[in-house]
This record gives sequence, C-alpha cells and structure tokens, in this order.
Amino acid sequence: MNRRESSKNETRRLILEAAKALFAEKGMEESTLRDIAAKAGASPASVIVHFKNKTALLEEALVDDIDRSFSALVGSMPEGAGFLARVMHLWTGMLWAYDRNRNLYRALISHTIFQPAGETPGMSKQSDECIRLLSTMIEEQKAAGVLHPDTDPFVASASLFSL
Amino acid sequence: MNRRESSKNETRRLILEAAKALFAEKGMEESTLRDIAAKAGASPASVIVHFKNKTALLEEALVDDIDRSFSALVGSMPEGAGFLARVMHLWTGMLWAYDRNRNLYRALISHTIFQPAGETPGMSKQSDECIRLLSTMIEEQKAAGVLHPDTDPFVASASLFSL
DNA sequence: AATATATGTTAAACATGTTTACTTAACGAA
DNA sequence: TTCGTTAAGTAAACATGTTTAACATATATT
Repeated sequence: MNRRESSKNETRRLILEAAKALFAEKGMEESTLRDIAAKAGASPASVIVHFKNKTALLEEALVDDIDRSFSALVGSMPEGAGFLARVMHLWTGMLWAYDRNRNLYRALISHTIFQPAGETPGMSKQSDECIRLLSTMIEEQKAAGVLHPDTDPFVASASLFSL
Repeated sequence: MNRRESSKNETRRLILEAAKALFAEKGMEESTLRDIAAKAGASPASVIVHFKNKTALLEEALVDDIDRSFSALVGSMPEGAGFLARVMHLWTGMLWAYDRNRNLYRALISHTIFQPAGETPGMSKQSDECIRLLSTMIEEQKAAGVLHPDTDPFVASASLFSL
C-alpha cells in the first residue's frame, strides 16, 4: 500500500471514529460536520470527500454497529436449539441492537426512506448477508425434513427478514 | 376583523398559494423558501413567521389537498351500495389522491416520521375526521344488523383507517 | 389629537451541509 | 536526481433553512 493510500485510509478511519463518538453522544442533527472534522483533525470538506454526505457517514457508522452485533449473535447462536429458537435469537438480538441506538437508526431511516437501495450500499449489503444466512438455515431445515422441500429459501428468508 | 389581521391572513394565503404552486411544479427540496417568498411578494422570514418551518408549510398545503379530495369522495359516495363498497370508495379515492402527489407526500412523511403527532396538527386532525366518519358508518351497519352490536366503532374504524 | 403599545414584516445575520478552486506533496518516468 | 502528473486535502465560497433585531404602522389609551 502506498504512503498516500494508507494516509488516506487513516484520515478516513479518524473521521469515522470521530463521527461515531459524536453521533452516539449528541445524535445526528446535533453533530455538526465541522465538529466531526475538528475532532478528527480534518476539514469539513474532507469528510464529504471521504463519505459523500452526512447521511452516508451515519450509514457507515451504523453498518459497523450492525456488523458487530450480527457477528456476535451468529457467534452466540444456540447450537442445540431448534429452528424457531435460532431465528428468534437473531431477531431479538437485532432488535436490541436497534434499540441501543434507536435515535440514530431513526435518523438514518428518515433520511433514506423512499430512496433506491443503491443509496445505502452498506445497509443493502448487510441485509443481503442476513438473508443469505437465513437461506442456509432454511436449507438445513429442508434437509432435516422439517420444512417442505418445495420451500423457496430466498423467498422464505426474505419474508422472515422483512418482519 | 382588523385591518391588521386581514392583511396578515392575506399574506398567509399568498404564501400558501405560492408554496402549493412551486411544490407541485418542482417538488419540496427544489422549492426554496426564498423562491416561495418572492412569488408571494413576501420575505423568507415571513414564511417562517406564518408557518413555523418549511415542513409545516408543506403539511398545510397537503392538508388542503386531502381536504378537497376527501370532501369530493364523501360527496360522491355511492348511496345505494353496501358497506364494503363505500369503504373501498373512500380507500381507493384517497390512494389516488396520494398517488397524484406522491413525491410531496413522501417528502412530508420522511420529514415527520418518528415525530409526535403534535408536530403535524393538520394531518392529525384529518385522520381524526376520517376515523369519525368511519365510526358513524360502522354505527349505521350495527343499527342495520350487519355488524355485531358489540363492535367498538372507534377501534374498528381505526383498524380500517390504519390499512 | 397625541402618544404609547402591540404586532405584522423584514433585512441582515447565522448555522450548516455541500461545492469549487487551489495547494501541496507523493508518485512515476526521464 | 529532476520534473511533470496525480491525488489527498483544504480554505473559501455558496445555498438555504432559520433566527434575531429592528422597523413601520395599525390599534389602544390618555
């Protein structure tokens, strides 16, 4: 990696870190790009260069949060339990994660609702990954004979996810 | 009515009219408060004085739209038809109204979602009125013996409305 | 009528997300 | 090494919603 590129990544990291801290502390609307930039030791313009706009910055921060929560949930999945219990494990866990930063998630929703999925690539990727996991869980259930073999795993997991 | 008060009402009317025209023509984000004020022959500050903020101005404009649509639907209610047909008459009619200004309604939703109902008094009043109408329709059905007498009209109409 | 008060209105200022034009320094080629 | 190119970074400008302080005049009071 270049000296240029690594320094770029470092500033990006600093900005994202500062944004997470300020967002968590004061919420989205009260956290100014100028505040975030100052805390990261960068300029407001740099924030936009790295993240396109404030909403995208928030998205990135929350995607990280989801990432951590989801990994932890997958790691703590009750192995012996049944299908329903495992789905509920994921479901309630993600609800808790949402609840922990409810205001930030709400801010993201109100800024991205009605927008095409391409505007929130991080979130789209996350939901795809979640649907993929549910898909494989459903396939396992089909193999075990619990679910009907005709069940379309993608449709079924998407339905579960959209709960 | 005072000379002052009537002039105040007139500027308010002019602003609302200008806002409706510009919102319909260019959408919410592209319509500047400065544009609206100029078209109304007033100052940007005056817009805020009369409507508190841009979102409230949009709400007012859309409430007027809903008002007109709803009255027209009530006026064209199929008298001879059954309960279901009449509910569907209202329901599809309001959907058409929504569809006619979908982008404006979406803008209002994204700006007011997660906010307490008190922040959108016009819309709250409208939905109350709609629920009240449905309520009386349900009472009529109960009197005619079509619905079970124990049906709570408020709960039932709120359920219908929230569809 | 003269004066004081209340109120509708606004110009100017402000806050903040975003854009633009420029600077600086790292990188690659000679 | 030297020099032109490229890309990271930013200061300053801009756009726009909102606030503030001041103004002007209709209304109330004497």
